[in-house]
Amino acid sequence: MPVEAKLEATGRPASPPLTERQEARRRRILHASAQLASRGGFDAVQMREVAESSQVALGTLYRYFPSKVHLLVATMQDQLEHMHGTLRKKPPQGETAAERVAETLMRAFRALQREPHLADAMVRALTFADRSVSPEVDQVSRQTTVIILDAMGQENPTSEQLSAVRVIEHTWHSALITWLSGRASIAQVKIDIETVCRLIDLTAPQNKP
Amino acid sequence: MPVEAKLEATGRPASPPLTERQEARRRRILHASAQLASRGGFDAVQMREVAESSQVALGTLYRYFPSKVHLLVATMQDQLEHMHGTLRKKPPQGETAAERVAETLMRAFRALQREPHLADAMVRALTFADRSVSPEVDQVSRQTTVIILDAMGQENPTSEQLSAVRVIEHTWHSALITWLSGRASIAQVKIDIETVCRLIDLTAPQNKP
DNA sequence: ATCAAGTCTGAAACTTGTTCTAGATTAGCG
DNA sequence: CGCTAATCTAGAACAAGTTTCAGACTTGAT
Repeated sequence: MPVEAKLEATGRPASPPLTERQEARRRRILHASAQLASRGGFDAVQMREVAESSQVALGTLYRYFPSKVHLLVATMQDQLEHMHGTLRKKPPQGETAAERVAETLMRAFRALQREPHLADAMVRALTFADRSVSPEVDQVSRQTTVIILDAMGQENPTSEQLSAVRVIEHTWHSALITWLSGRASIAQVKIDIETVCRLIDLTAPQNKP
Repeated sequence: MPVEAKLEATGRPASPPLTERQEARRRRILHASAQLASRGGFDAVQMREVAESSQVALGTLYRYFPSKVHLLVATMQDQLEHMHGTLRKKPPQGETAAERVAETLMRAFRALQREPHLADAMVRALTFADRSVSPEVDQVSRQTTVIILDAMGQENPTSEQLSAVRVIEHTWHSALITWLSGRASIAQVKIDIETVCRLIDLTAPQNKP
């Protein structure tokens, strides 16, 4: 295994290891970002304000996160790690894999509901991201996949199931957006999530070995 | 029925009817928008350039389309109308509703592939749109729904089927984004579309009466 | 044809993301 | 400690979306 490919536990590439002060700066920036986002969503996260709140020069902010979208996607990675930890503690109770996944996603959904502006900022950044942010967005996607597979309780998913999981992720993001922009109710999101989760049972090789 | 609620054939609200010159301006603007988008995607659609290309003052451009996102979403409405017309001419051949829908979407997908920059601009605008663009985004969504229902050949869909259609739309948008940002191959998009389309048969009350 | 109201133009100004620069600070090393 | 390279800071500068405004032009009604 080539040394360059090593990853930290977080799955982020471990390029140059940060000093303590740098790690602290990075945390301050992410914290400021999340805080501003919680207040007013995507637009409220203004780079100058983030820099000021986190006691860092604008140029430094851009050295850590090369664009506003990078910053917000990193913020999302951060929040996702939190959420994965929280979800892990109380595994879903459903009988079927579909039920468990739907339950997990709705739980995540309710968590986002508590900070709708933050959710707005993160999701808008995620879908607005262009090619230059692909690695980071991909990382978020992988993290989401892990959460879903966890809920399924599936160790070795078939490629069919992986496709179903991707579709569920698509639906999850897109449904989130329609809710955030006020075009769908929570009830509707719930129905759509439950609908798409049926795909899981449909693609299961057998219900339980 | 209140007069104010009247809609044109296009489904757009018929607020104040435009004069001929105004209609011409509007077309010039949309044309310039599509042309610039085809060249370089979202970033290449610069409001000053659109104004110049369409021989209209910047202020006028903003009177017609209150933001860049509004403009691009309107551009998408325009293109969708085209596409619906084109698709109508050659109805899909599949046996099942699921096959027909998948075929239609993949056909639309290949059309977008021919102008990837334009697709990029439109889709990014669509998902980046905030509440202030909801009516227009909703209109795009309705138009997409009509295309899918057309492909299904379903006159009176059940609410279950409508949910399946919404999930398909979610998947369609989101898959498009992952493809546009280089995170998924066309083959993968095809698989995902086919996967999600299975939901249609799953939710069909009976295959054919 | 004329007038009032509404529309269009051109240009400047403002906002916020992003880049650049010169000098101060810090980290790692001999 | 003292050096060097890398990093950080403050602030100016630039780019593109958006707003504003005074004056010219159109439109519709009388």
